[in-house]
Amino acid sequence: MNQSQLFIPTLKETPSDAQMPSHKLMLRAGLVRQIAAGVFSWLPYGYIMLKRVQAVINEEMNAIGGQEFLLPALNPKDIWEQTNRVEAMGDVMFHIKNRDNLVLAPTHEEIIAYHASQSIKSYKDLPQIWYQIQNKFRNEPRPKSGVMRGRQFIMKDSYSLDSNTEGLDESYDKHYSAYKKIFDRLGINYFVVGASSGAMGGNKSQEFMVENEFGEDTCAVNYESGYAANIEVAVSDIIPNQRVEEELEFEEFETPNSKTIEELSKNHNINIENCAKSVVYIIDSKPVLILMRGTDILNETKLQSIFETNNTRPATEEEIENFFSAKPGSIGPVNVDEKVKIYADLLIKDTNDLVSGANKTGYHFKNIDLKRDCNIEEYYDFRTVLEGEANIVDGKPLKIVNAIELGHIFKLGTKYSEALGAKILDENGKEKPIVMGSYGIGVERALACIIEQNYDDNGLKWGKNFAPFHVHILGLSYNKSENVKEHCDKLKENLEANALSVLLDDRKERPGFKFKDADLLGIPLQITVGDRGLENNEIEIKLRINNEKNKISFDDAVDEVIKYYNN
RNA sequence: CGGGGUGUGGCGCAGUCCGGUUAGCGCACUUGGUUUGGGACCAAGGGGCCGCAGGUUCAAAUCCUGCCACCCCGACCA
Repeated sequence: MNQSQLFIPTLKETPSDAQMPSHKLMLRAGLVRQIAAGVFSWLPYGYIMLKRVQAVINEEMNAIGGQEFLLPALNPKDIWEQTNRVEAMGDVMFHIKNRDNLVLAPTHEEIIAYHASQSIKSYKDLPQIWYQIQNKFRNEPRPKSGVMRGRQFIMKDSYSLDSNTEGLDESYDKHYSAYKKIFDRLGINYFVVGASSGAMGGNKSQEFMVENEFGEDTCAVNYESGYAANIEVAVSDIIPNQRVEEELEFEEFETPNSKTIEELSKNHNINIENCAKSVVYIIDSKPVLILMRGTDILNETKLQSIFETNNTRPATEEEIENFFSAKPGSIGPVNVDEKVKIYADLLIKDTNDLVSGANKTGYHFKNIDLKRDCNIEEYYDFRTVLEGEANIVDGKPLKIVNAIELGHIFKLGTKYSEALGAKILDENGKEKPIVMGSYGIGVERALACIIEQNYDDNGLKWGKNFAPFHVHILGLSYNKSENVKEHCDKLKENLEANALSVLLDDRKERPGFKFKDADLLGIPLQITVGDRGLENNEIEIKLRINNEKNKISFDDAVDEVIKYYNN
């Protein structure tokens, strides 16, 4: 390919809207252009790379028996109503104004289940893995970071259909290993975390994560031990408070200047781990007191999965004063109105030496015995793990990192097949719903992650297993020097004869301009052909990965390139 | 949806507070010339309903009102 014929509008300056390195570089290197918030056009150079990613995904999906579909983005709303997801999706789903019975599909469980319901009738038809690479539409409240979070984006979504949960386990494992192969081949550093299934339904799910400061998820990881979990479900190895032998009556003491746990601990010389804090939440409109170690932070996602609802919020100061007749800072688990249910964190289970608010402004109790003095409904893990805490595998410290969710695999179960009547007859002639799994990869996200992990100040750095072209030939004075032109054309021809793809910079540009553009485009090997070198029959070969330059004989060029790519 | 910010040629910006030459600068673009191994120089050019609508005024990029778009933080995120 001659560069003069390829539309790659590179930018010298970074558009001011971009924050994330991959976003800046995608714009600068002419991969994408933004059309609206969360909506992008893929330009030729970017689309080449996007198709590379898709090809890897296709190969690995086909390798586990996946069959590629192309499902419509326009969906009958009726199908979505059968699973109650028009309501569940709410504002996330795009609706069509002048054709009210259609919606834009944000995902395709329904359509898959619909096709299965029509055509899959027997356990003998299963298992099936159906997938597609196609546009998804989600009315994101706030698109951001370029293609990382868009309103229209390309997703590889696959769905497994099995006759029982054992089959689902197998299909799930196949996807797990296929995903690992895909991300390995793409050269992405990632980790896998157990995740919360959220409103998707189903029981098991894992996310493929990429550590990145701009990531929207938070994870607790220790790479050496292999422990990694979304902060929403992460746990750590912490010694719980123990019951003390001596059983003391709880007693009230005055704490006028201790509104926070730190003040309480300091002013009254109390071990901070014995100071319990009372967090009041309104869960499904009912007040709940969560008692936990004073320094711990309540994890709202854990709270929501424990109570199986998304309808949670912190109580207002006014509500707290209503329920406890005391100001926040002085409330506690003793003598609580019976309308308020009390739950406590596992770390303080059954302890008897806690200090907590007395439900009387400016007073606390000490020697609280949770078994004796309080009416604890149940103990759960409510806390958010913190940086440096011991991981549960080998006790080494956890790191808290931001991460990008690249892929997500779910064991769905029968929610969608039941709703849409996708049923089979099993070996005994008994009717059963198909057991489904659902698996996604953000294709553009994957490309952005590759860029996030492979760039420098001058531009992109594609890995050699994953490059838009194998070689970038920079023909200096290509348009002026017949000698340069001949050598460039010959080299290109020889490389292409060896199945190596070539981008030849044949443009009427000055050398410096071509060098800068080449670094920006990031093709792994740059070969500079100029009159100066050709005097000695030499060309210069540069590895973009480390920017090392070497002069070699023109005649060795093809062999050098082959050697590089075979290595 | 709440908070903050920004809209001026393809890109990056100044000018707006305090209204008043013909709306400016750098990059990019066109033409000519000189150049040519890390984003050249000189000269001459082209390109703007200053986000949109309304208002105030003799006069609006600039002041007022409303709207729209984009970015950031938060909420939300199968």
